[in-house]
Amino acid sequence: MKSTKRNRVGPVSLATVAAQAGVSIATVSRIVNGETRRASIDTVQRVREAIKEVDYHPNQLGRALRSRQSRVVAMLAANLHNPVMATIAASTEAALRQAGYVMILCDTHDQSDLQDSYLNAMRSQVVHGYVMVASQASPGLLDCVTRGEPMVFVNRRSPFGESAFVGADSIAAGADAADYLLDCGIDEPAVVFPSKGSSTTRERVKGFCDQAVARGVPSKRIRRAEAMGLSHLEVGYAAAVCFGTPQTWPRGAMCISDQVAYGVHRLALESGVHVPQNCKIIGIDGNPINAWLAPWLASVEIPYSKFGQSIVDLLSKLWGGEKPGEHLMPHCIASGPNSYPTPESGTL
Amino acid sequence: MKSTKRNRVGPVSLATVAAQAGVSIATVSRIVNGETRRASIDTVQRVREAIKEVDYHPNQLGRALRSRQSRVVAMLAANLHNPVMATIAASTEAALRQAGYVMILCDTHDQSDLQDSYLNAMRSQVVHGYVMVASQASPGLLDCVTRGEPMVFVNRRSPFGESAFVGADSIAAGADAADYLLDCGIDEPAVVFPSKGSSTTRERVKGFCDQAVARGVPSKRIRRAEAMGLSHLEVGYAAAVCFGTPQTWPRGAMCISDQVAYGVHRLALESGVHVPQNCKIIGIDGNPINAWLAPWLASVEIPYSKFGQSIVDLLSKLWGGEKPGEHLMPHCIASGPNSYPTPESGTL
DNA sequence: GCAATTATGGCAAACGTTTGCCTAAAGTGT
DNA sequence: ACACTTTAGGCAAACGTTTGCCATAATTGC
Repeated sequence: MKSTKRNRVGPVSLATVAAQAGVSIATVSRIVNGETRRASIDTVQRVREAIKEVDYHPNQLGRALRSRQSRVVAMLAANLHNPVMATIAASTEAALRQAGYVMILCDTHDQSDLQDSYLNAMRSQVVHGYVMVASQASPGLLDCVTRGEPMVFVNRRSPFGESAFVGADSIAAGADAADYLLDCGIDEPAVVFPSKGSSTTRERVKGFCDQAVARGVPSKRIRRAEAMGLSHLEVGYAAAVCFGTPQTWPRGAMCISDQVAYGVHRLALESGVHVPQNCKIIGIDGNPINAWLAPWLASVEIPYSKFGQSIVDLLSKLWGGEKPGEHLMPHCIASGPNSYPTPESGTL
Repeated sequence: MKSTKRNRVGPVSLATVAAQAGVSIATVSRIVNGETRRASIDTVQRVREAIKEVDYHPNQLGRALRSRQSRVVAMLAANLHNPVMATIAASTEAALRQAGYVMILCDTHDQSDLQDSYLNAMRSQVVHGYVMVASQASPGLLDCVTRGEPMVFVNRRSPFGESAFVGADSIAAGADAADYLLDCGIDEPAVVFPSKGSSTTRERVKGFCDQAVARGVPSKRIRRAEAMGLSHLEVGYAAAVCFGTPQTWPRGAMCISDQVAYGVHRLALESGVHVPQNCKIIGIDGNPINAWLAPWLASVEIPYSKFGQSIVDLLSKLWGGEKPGEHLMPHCIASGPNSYPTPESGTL
C-alpha cells in the first residue's frame, strides 16, 4: 500500500478524508452526498479511495445537527407485552430500515404522563417523525400535533382532530364476526369486551351489534358481557362469569380481541363448556399462535405484520408535505377451528 | 407577565435562554448541568426562570456531538417475533428509560450481514452502548468487540472471547427439567430440540441428558428428537413425528423451549396423544401465556422480564470502566399443569 | 494597605456536518 | 481579442453544546 495509510484509531471524520485526498472538507461532503457534478472525475475517484482507505462513515449526529433533521423515527407504543403491538413494532422497524431510518422504541405503559415524558425526550433527540401506537390524549401530544410534527397514528386515531392513521376498519371487522356467528346458526350471540375500552374496542362492538341487528337479531338478545381489568386476558375471564352454567352459556361469542377470547376459553374449560362444540368463539386480531395453541378459535385476521409498510408510506407523504392520509387495512376471517382432532374427538 | 416573553416559534437553544436571562451561553450551560457553584445564587434563579419562560429543552444532538457520547443504547435482537425477545426488549427499554437512556431497537432476523449493517448504522449514531440479544458471529461484531465498545450479550455469549453476559444457567435449567420428568416417574424421557441450535439450546439439552444419566437413566434410553426448521414451533411439530403412534410416544418429553413444546403438543393432538395424561411435556421459558392457553404445559420459568435491569446494571459497570461481568438469572419450575379441568376430565 | 485567594462569569475553540457564496481557471462564441 | 459562461473547488458560517482558560471583582489573611 503506497499511500500514507494511517491506521487511525481515533474518530475519522470528513477532515480525515479531506486530508488524505488533499481536498477540502466541503468537496468531500459533496461527494459523499452524491453531488458529483461539482467535482472533476478524478477528484471524485481520489476521494472515494480515501474514504475506503480511512474507512469513513458519516457521523449522523453532525449531519442531523446541521441539517436539523435526523433519520430517526420514534415509536411510542402503549404496551409492548401485547403481541399485537410487538408485531406492529417489528414490522415498522423493518420497513423503516428499508427506507434508511432507525427506530427508537418507547413503551408508554398506556400512561399519559409517561407518553409526554417520552415525547419530550424524543423531541430533544430531534427525531424526524413519530409513530403513535394506541396513543392517549395528553398535553404533550397536543403540543406535538399543533406544532405539526409528522405523526402517524396506529390503531387509535388522534384524539386531536384529523391525522394520518393506519388501522383496520373496526366496524367492518365487528360486522364480519357477527356474520360468522350468524352463519353458524347462532341466534343469540354474545359479545365480550372491556368496560373502559378504546375507541377501537367500541367500534368493534358496535360493528358487531349493528350487523347482528341488521340481520334480524333483536338487540335485547345480544348478550353483552363486560368487565374491567388490566389485561384483555383477565377481562375475558372475568366477563364470562356472567354466562353462568353450561346450560346458560351462549352458543357463540364474539370477543373483541384474541386475548379476550383466551380468557373466555379458560373459563369455559373450567366450567365444562366445550369450545367450539357447545360454544363457538370468534376473536379479532388473528394471532398466528392460534393455529398452534388455540385451534378452537376463529378470528378476524388483521394483517399487523403489513402495517409497517403502510406506516412508512404515510410518514413519507407527511415528509413530502402532503396532507395526512389514512390506510385502512383489509381483514378477513382467518382461521376457523382447525380440522385436526380436538381433544374431545380424540381416540380416548 | 412583565418580562419580554417572546412566544418563540422557532427552536429554542441555550442562546435563547442566555439572551432572556442576560447572561452568557456558557453560564446557562453550566447551570443546566447542575454546575451551580460557578454562578451566584440570583443568577441561577434568573436563568432557571428564563428556562421556564422560553420552555427550553437541551438538544441531545449538540450535547452528544460535543461530548462524544449520547444517551442512546442500541439493542440488536435476532427476532422480535419471538415472545422471549420481545419481553427482553420491553424490560430493557423500561430499565434504560429509568436510567435516563433511550433505546434503538433493531431486528437482525438472525442474519449476520444485517447485524453488521445495523452495527455500522448504530456506530454512526454514536450510540453509547450495545445490547446483543442472541447475536451471531460476524466481522462487524468482531470489530466492535476489539474496539472495546460497551456491549452486553444476552442469552448467547459473545462468539469472541469473554464479555458481559446476562442469561440463564442453561445447563441447570435443562437439569431441572430432567428432575421434573424423572420425579414424575418417567424412565424413558424424550428431549426435543432443533438440529442446528444455538449454544444455549445445546446447553439445555446437555443439562437435561447429563442429569438424566446422573439419575440412572441409560443414555441410550433418552429419546432424542430433532428437526431443523425456521421456527421452534415447526421444529417441535416436525421432530415429534419420530415419536410414531400413541403406543410408541414417550411418556414424557422435555422441549428446549415453550415454542417447541407448542409444536409437539399440536402433533400430540393430531395423533390422539393426550397431554399430560399420556405424555407429560415440560418446556423452558415460562411464557406467561401458558397459564391461559397451555395449561397442559409445565415449564422452567426464566425471568425475562427482569433481564432489563441486569442488562442496564452491566452496562453501567462497563461505562464505569469495570471489567465485564456476568449475571446468571435464577429460574424455577413455574407452572405444572394447571389444576382446573382439562378437556378430557370435563363434563362430557 | 497589600498580596493572595475565591467567587462569578465571559470568550472562544472545539465536535462533524452542510451549503451559500466566492474565486480562479478554462472553455465558448463572435 | 474580448466578453461571457461553465467547471472545479475552497472559505467560512452556521447547527447547539461543553469546557479550558482568562478576567474582573470581592473577600480574606496578615
